[in-house]
Amino acid sequence: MREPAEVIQFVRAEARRRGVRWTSQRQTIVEAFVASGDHLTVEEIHRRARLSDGTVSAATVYRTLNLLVEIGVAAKRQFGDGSSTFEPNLDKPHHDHLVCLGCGTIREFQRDIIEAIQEDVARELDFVLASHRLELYGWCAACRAKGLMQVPVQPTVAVRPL
Amino acid sequence: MREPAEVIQFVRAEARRRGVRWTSQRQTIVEAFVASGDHLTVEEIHRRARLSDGTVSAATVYRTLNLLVEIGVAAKRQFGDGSSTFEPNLDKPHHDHLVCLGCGTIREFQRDIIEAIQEDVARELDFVLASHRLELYGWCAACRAKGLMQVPVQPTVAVRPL
DNA sequence: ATACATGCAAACTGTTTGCAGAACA
DNA sequence: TGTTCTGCAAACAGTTTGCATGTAT
Repeated sequence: MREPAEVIQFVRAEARRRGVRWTSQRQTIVEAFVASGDHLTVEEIHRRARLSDGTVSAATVYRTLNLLVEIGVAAKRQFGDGSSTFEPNLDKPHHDHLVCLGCGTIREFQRDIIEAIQEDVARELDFVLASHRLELYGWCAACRAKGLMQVPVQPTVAVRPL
Repeated sequence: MREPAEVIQFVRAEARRRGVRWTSQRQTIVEAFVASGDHLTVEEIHRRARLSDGTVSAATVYRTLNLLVEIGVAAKRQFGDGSSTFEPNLDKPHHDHLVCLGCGTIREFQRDIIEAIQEDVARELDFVLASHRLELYGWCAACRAKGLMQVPVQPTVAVRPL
């Protein structure tokens, strides 16, 4: 990803182009968001933004993140656990996610072959495909070492065949 | 999938084995669920159950569906749109989903190669993988004919590169 | 000056839960 | 009979929204 300062400059310019005003809260939130990593929950972004400005509200964090998604510099992800996470999304190529069931860490990966599967399925079922989402769930080395291997989330196969 | 009556019999037996009582509401809900198709929302299952018994509450529908998931005869799916859907899940092999962005129809498909991708990524990132979820989004032939091709949900690539 | 943005609280959606009464075993 | 289940309403989490006030342009 690019430098945070460069990202913020781009967002500001894009906001102005749309007649959207640049406020200190938006500056604070965008800084907190782009500065420190991927796949943050709204709560976490809010927490970090408040380190700089203790008065920013959750509503403004939501409004700002939705704006970033609209502008195209953030992507909203919904993993299985209820709340959404956001990740900076600038010149990254498409990628998918690997979620650790122990610690929640999210890794990214990319495999071209998935596009081929897409095309193949599209042909078979007569769809025109727009996008996909692939998530792998498992345990990272650190969690395995700690013995954190519980029953997988959302089993998709019958426990006991009929 | 097996015959509805057979499914219900299995669920009943499994419930008894666990000391779970069989009530008319559960009978009604399970009938509505297994009789009529895949990927129903809770709201839809509730609506159908009330056709037989107008007094069943949403709470009981939730409790019953969660019980079915626990027993292993239903799978809960969370697509991007907030609410969960449930599908009967008996002797089906693992499969993934293709969602029409126009009408919401969900088709199932299966590709063995996805397991190979899983293994490959797991090796590279040193994970032990438990499951995956692959969703394709696009438009079915009927929706294309009707001109229903709007902007895709949840864009994952920047609209305008930095 | 005047739109637009903010913070707060209330509304909303999907889901779970506590409780008193009903019903299975 | 005794435990489990139901329906209802309230609680909950995550998110959005209406409104009076504040502020960027």
